Amino acid sequence: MTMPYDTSAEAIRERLRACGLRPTRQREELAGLLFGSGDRHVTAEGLHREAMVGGTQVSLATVYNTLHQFTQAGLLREVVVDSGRAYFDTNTSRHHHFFNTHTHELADIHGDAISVGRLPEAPEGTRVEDVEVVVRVTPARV
Amino acid sequence: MTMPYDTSAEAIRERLRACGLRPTRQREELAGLLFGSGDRHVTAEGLHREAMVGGTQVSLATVYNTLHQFTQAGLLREVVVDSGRAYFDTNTSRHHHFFNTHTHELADIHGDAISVGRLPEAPEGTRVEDVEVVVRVTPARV
DNA sequence: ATAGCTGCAAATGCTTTGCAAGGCC
DNA sequence: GGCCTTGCAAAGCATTTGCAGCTAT
Repeated sequence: MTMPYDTSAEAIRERLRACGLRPTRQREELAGLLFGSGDRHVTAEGLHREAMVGGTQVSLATVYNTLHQFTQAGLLREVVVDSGRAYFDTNTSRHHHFFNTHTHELADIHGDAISVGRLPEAPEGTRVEDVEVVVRVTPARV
Repeated sequence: MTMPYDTSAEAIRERLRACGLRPTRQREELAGLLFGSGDRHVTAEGLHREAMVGGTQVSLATVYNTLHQFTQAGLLREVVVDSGRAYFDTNTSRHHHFFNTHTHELADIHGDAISVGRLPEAPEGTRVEDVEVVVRVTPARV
């Protein structure tokens, strides 16, 4: 579990500025939702809905833009578990995931709860950027 | 590396029939391309182009349908490495992948070349279906 | 003031679907 | 013949983009 962030309005503004992002109303609200309550896994659609329900007017396009800007700034990490939908994780440390293929829920697996041993050499002319383990699960049969 | 299949026209027809799929001209051609030359990683778009170049008239919709039918029949396996594009692998045995995020090339990592140790328990009410390791690589800096 | 953001709507890319025509058994 | 398949074109999603107007500094 990642250390909870200081989620005061000013702290969030400071964090955004530190990334070279202007603290706008929309970014502040989205950051508040994302970093205000422990580790989270969101989709653009889901975060957008949440913001709307929370009373903040944000366009879906801005949610997409913001998620990518946050990812680029290192505040988020993209998790690829579904071809057709992008997931973002507020836990940016090295770790892995359970993915429920029925409910489409993501759950963290702490980095040290899995050991990947004996990684073979990367193909000629390439270097390893990241190692991602996805454990697909389904509802247990009754 | 998987054992190469018998790729004679009749053998392919037999394989299709065994899966409950009628051996049509399109399926035979696609199966020929897929299983005719060792392990392959394809996208619908790519396989479609290949078929067209090879002189077989197949619609993209049929390529999609066929890829899914083959996957359901256990002849193919879907590999999720990119949110936005589906990849299919002719190697259906348990193994993992290198994915070049620049060239979008996939390469197999033999199942026994990586050991995933100490898998934590699946979340309440679920059972593990599959464990997939994706090693993302980029062109080495010069 | 000005460079950066936002929102809308249109465009894009991949994939699926509906339905009429064609092909396998 | 009857049912499965195909092909086309249209529809469907998730995502990106262009551009006019708004906002933080």
